[in-house]
Amino acid sequence: MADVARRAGVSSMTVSRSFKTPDLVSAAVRERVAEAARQLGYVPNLVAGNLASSRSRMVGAVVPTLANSNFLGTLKGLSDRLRQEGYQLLLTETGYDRREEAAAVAALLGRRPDGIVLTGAEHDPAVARTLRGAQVAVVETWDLRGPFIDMAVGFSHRAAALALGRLVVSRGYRRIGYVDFPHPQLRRFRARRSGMRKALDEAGLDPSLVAAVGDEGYAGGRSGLEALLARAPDLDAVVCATDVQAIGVLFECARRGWPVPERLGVAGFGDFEIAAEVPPGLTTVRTNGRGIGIAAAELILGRQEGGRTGTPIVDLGFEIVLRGSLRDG
Amino acid sequence: MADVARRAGVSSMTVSRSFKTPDLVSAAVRERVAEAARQLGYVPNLVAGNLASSRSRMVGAVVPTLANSNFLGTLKGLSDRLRQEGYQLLLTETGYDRREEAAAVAALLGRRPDGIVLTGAEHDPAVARTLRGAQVAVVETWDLRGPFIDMAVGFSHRAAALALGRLVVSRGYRRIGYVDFPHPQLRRFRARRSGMRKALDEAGLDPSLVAAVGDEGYAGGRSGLEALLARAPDLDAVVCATDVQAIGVLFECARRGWPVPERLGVAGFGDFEIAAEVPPGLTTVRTNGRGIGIAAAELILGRQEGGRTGTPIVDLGFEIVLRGSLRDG
DNA sequence: TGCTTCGATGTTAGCGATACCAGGATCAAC
DNA sequence: GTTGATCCTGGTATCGCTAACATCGAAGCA
Repeated sequence: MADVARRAGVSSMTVSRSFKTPDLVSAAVRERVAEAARQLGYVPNLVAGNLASSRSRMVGAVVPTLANSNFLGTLKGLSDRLRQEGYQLLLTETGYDRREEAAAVAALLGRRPDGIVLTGAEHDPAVARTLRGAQVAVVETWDLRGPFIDMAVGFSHRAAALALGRLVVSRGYRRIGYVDFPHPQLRRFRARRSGMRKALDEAGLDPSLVAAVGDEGYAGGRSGLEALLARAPDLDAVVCATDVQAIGVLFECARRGWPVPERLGVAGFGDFEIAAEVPPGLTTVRTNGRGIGIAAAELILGRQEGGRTGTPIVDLGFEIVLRGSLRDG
Repeated sequence: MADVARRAGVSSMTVSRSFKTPDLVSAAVRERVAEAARQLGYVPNLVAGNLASSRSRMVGAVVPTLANSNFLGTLKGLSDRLRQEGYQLLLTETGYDRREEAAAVAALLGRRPDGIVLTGAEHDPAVARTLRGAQVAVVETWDLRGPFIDMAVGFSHRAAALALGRLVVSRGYRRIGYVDFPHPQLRRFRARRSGMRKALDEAGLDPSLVAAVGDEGYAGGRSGLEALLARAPDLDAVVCATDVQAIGVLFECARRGWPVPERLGVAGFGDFEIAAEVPPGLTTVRTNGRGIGIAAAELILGRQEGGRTGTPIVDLGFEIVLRGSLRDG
């Protein structure tokens, strides 16, 4: 930077200003500085800048896994919105492991990010304590059950499952099974199951047809379907905890030559891209993952101006998407 | 840090050492420092450390899009391997936009990462120049056609498509169409098409049945199939530039009631998770995206020790995966 | 003309760590 | 007892930038 200053015949402070706050510098000087910088191939060192200003313009994102299209939308929304403001994303994957998450958060904190976005898992109390003490904006996403460390964006998984369950019931299905993914650290799956159960209870239907599978992928749907059929051969609909499982069920039906929705109604959760494409179309809950990411970015950006405090909790809601995998009325 | 030092009754230099190089500090002192740090909730400021040591233990990753499961595997491999060594990932998405990519690289460089991984796109000459001048380890991934900025990991898309094409021919298909995704910045799709063409030429088959679609998703497969059928109603096989397109073709066949592989053979590229699950199973090219990420990490880590220079180019190869979407011999 | 006001630039002092060089114990060997 | 090697610890000078304040000339205004 000193070299640029010398070459442009100004002080280094002016160089700094002409990059960070160009409108405080006269046009002529700004031009000379830009020219000198170009000639020297100068790239401002943000590390030094961060240290001096104690603002990093970085946001840490902690996700359990990248394999899940769910979180991808959120990550994308977050990244897009942050990039618009010149922020960058520091990404860490934890693999649903609490120990890893704690380590990841500690490592992130060392870089003094301006915010941290936690996605889709329950946290170790130690993590919560560390974060609370760290004076950093924290947004928890997807789940909307507190208590929260700081801020949160998401929607009610229970309400969504309830609405979906009611829809299935209203279409005349009576022997409805549920394929669950009971991961101990993912309370949103508990919430979905609870909503589903309520819908069945309301309708006076048997709520006990639940298959707990350890796989949120296609294979989980297949094995869940098999388990349910073993207990209730007259099963007429299956709701799955995730779209991917539901697609797995659809594939298994295709393999068996079972027509959907006539022999079996199917519904999922998430509205992944494939839900609209797979024949006959998967009825599901659309969850605005991207919106969650954008909202999380807004919350963090809002904190930067030293502005609002308090604990914003944003509920982005959901939407039921009707497709061919459920029969009409 | 000074507080920790005072509380532990040592100099700040010793505190620094007991975090960075614990074996240079006596056990007693290390213990006291750790205790003091715990009591004070001290988290070392890596920003300051980076500035002083001019090593950041961060790696920048530039991907065109997160929507593509291709790159996810690479990102995951990269992130996993780097995390093992205590490195963190700075993620930027560019949306296949060269301008964005240039901006992203410049912004990344400002943070002085120890390495940069570029994924799956051609680069602006200005970007290449900037990177070359920046004294940073650069790895380009997926494509293996030079010239490279620095290092590269990938495989030959042409060889893979050629092998796949030969397989389709060997199974007795004669009217073979290709669904292409001719993105101007993605030369790997050109390479795939060229390999395919060679396979057909070799066999004396008509290589002109190519549908260029502007969508690498399911809809691209569907519309590609329709375009091919319009030109060749006797089409008996379709190879797609990506698995997702191929799945789109399979779905369209299901919709039409066409049996696969009897009425139509189908093959894709990528071996995404769904390829194994969709009935009757998609024959495709497995590409070890995760391995690419891991190898990229290794290359960057190798550079850190001031070790090897030169230009390692790593070819990870590919594998043809046979599934039910092609008939036997 | 003399005063304030304001916009553009310069000066100084850190930000919180590490690199590098010294210094003081301790210990084995002669 | 002296020497030299080894181990641990401390002092000092940066790393490259920005916050905060100081400065200075050119307007603006009575």
